[in-house]
Amino acid sequence: MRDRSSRTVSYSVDLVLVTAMGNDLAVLLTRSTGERERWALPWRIPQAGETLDGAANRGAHEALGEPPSWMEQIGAFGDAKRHPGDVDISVAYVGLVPHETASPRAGYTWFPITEVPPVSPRQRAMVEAATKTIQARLDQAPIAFRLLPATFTLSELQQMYELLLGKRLHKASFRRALQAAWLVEPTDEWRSEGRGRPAQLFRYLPKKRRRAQRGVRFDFLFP
Amino acid sequence: MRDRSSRTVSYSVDLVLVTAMGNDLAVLLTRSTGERERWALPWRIPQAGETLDGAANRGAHEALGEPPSWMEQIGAFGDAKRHPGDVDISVAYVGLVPHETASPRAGYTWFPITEVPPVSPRQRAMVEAATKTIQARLDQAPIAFRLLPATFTLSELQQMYELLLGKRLHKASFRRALQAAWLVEPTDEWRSEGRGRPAQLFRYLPKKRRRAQRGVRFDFLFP
DNA sequence: GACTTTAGTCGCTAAAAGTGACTAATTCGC
DNA sequence: GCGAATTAGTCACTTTTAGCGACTAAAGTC
Repeated sequence: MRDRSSRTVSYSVDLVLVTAMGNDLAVLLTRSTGERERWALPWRIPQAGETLDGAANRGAHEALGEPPSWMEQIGAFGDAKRHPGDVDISVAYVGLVPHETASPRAGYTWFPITEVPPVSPRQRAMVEAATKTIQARLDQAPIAFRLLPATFTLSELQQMYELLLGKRLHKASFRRALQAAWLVEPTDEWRSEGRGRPAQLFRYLPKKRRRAQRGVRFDFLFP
Repeated sequence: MRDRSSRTVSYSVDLVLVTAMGNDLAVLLTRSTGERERWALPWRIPQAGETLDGAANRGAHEALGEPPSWMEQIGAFGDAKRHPGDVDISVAYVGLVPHETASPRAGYTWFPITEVPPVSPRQRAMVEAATKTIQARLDQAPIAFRLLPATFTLSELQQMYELLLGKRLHKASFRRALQAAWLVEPTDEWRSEGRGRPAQLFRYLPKKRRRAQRGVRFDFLFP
C-alpha cells in the first residue's frame, strides 16, 4: 500500500453543493481550518480503498445529513492555485439538493452564489465550473427537478428553469414543451398560495418516449 | 516541497487523442511499459510546477509532434481500477487532431475506436468517457472542424458530423443550418475527386452573430 | 360585487426542420 | 463524341416547433 500517513496528502475531493434559495442559487460553505481563508467548500481526503465517487458521497452526506439528489464530477483542479488542504490536486463534484429538505449540519452555511465570500482560488474556480456544468446539463438531464421538492407546481418548475437559464420563458411555450416530453404527472392535490387561483401539484415521473430526432445544431457561440 | 522522488507517484495525466480515420474515429495508443498490458493511452507524470493542462499539452506534443487542435479535460479517474503507472488517480484529457496532418512519433499507433485492444480498465473507462464528451461537445463547440484540415468540402464536413453523431443527415437541411450559422467561408478553390462534379473548398471562419434564442428543450433521455 | 392576482388554455403566426426532386459539372464506358 | 453514372449544390413544398397575445378560471382584497 501507499504511504498516506505523511502530513502532505496528494489529493482531495471537494464539493460544490448547490440549492435554490429564493431567486438565487446557493452554495454550501464551511469554516476553513486554515488561517488565511475564512470559508471553504466542504472537502475530504479519500480514505484507503475509497472511490472518488464514494468520498464525494460521504462528504455530501456528512455535510447535509442526506445524499444529494444529483451529483456529478466536474473535474480535477490543480494548477498551483492554493487549496485549504494544501493538496496537489483536487477533484471537484457538483451536487444538487432541494432547498426544502436540505438542513445542513452545524458549521455549514448556504451562501447565495453571487455573494460567495473569498475562498481559495482553486475552490473559486470550482464554483464557477459548477455553474457552467449545471447550465450545460440543463438540456441533457432532468436536473431542474432535483432542485425541487417531490411535488411542485408548474409555475415553480418554470421559475426554476428561468433561474437556471437566466432568462424569462413564455408560459404557454414552456408547458407545451413539457407536455410533449411526458416528464411530469399531475397529482390530485392543489395548493392555494395567497391570492390567485390555486395551482395543481405535479410530480416528476418520466414516461418512456423516443428521443426527438433533431438535426445538427450549430447554435454554439465560438470563443 | 513534496516528496516526488519515491517510486509511487500519486497521479498521472492520461491522453485520449482522437482523429477521424476513414469512416471511424481512432485513438492513439502506445506500447505499455508494464507487463500485463500491451497497449496503453499515452500518459505523463506532471513535473514539479507543471499545471495539469500543461502536462497534457506536453504529452500530446511529444506523441504527435504538434499540439492537438482542441483539448479538454474529461475528469479524474481512480476507483481502484488499475493503471499502467500504478498511480492513485489519473486525470484524463481528450484531444482532437485532423488526420491529414497528424503523424504520430515512433511507438504510437492509431487504433479504430471500435477495435481498441485491451488496455487497463481505468484507461478503458477514459476512452468511453472521451467519446461521450465529444458527442456532448458537438453542439456546444465547433469541434467537428477540429478533425478536418484547414480547407474542406461541405460533403466532408457533413460526413464528419454523420460520423460523430452516428446517423445520416439530410444534405439540404445540413447546409441550410450551416448557412444560417455563418461558420464557414468559401475559398476560390475547387477539388475534383474522381468522378462527379467538383466540390468547392471551404474554410472554418465564424462571423459574429447572436446566439439563437431557443426555449427550453426537454429532449434528454432520462436514465 | 368589482378589481386584482395567479393558474391554465387556445389559436394564430412565424420560424425551423424534413424531404424529394431538380439542375450542374465532372468521369467512365463505349 | 455521347449517354449513363456519380457527386455537388439548390429549390420548393410540407410538417413540425416555437413565440406570442388573448382568453377563461378560481382564488383573495377591498
